[in-house]
Amino acid sequence: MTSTRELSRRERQIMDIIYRMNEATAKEVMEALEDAPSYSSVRTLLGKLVEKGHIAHRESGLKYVYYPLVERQTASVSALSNVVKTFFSDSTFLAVNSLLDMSDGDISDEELERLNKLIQAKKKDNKKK
Amino acid sequence: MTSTRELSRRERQIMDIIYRMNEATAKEVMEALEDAPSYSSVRTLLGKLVEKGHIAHRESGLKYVYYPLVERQTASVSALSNVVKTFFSDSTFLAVNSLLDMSDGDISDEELERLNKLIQAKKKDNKKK
DNA sequence: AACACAATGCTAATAAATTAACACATAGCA
DNA sequence: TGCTATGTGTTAATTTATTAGCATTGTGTT
Repeated sequence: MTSTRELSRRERQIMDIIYRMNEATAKEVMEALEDAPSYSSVRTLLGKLVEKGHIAHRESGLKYVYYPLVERQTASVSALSNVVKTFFSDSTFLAVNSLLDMSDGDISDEELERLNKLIQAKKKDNKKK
Repeated sequence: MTSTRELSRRERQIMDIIYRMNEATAKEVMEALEDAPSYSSVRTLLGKLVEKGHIAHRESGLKYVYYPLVERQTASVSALSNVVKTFFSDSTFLAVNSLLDMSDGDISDEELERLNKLIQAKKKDNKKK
């Protein structure tokens, strides 16, 4: 569980945007926001997120680029765990099952093969314990 | 994407609780909330969620039991899609991969077998198209 | 009947979130 | 140089969210 739960609506929207883009300038964030408020407001929100320690910025030429302080990887694990807990009774299996069901041909044969191998490895792991 | 994005912090917390429990009374919601506010406040929030069309209640003896109006299934697909978009560049494969990585022995052999079959089926589907 | 419990309706104070304006500073470009 | 784009800091008005009190009603229990 990340502190994501503590974010307000706008703050969450902004964090999502930054995670999707890996990093973004104030202007990019504003453009990506639905019902975007003024540039000034976006900066205020970014400032709050910096204060709260969710993001930081670095200079990139003239601009400031904001990026998340919690690794994408870490954040994704938290997000997934939360969904698994909330909607799948904490069962990873059910969640994977659902994801596979949802995927309509957007997993290639090669990827399927890799998943297969990963599953075989999991089986071996199970046997060891 | 559900209207989940439109919920406030408390409203989200409550929706999560109701989804986890499938349904819940005001009292149960209050007990499940972190830093729970007063019973009165919880009822106000539940009332707002009813107004907004996220939940409804039915009588169960003396009590009112609140349940989500958007099916757990539908909501879970939305939640998963969102995580996949935000953290996995919209790649179902990467998300499944991550879930499998995260699962540390909490998928049984039988479940792994079922996943395997599902993946085989996906391969066939790919070939048809 | 008297009480406790669950819920209703209405009201309202307080806190947090959201939006945005203003005054300035600095760097690159026409 | 003057304009534009970026950024900084500060301040503040407004809207939402959050919390909660109070009076009442109906029901089951002691």
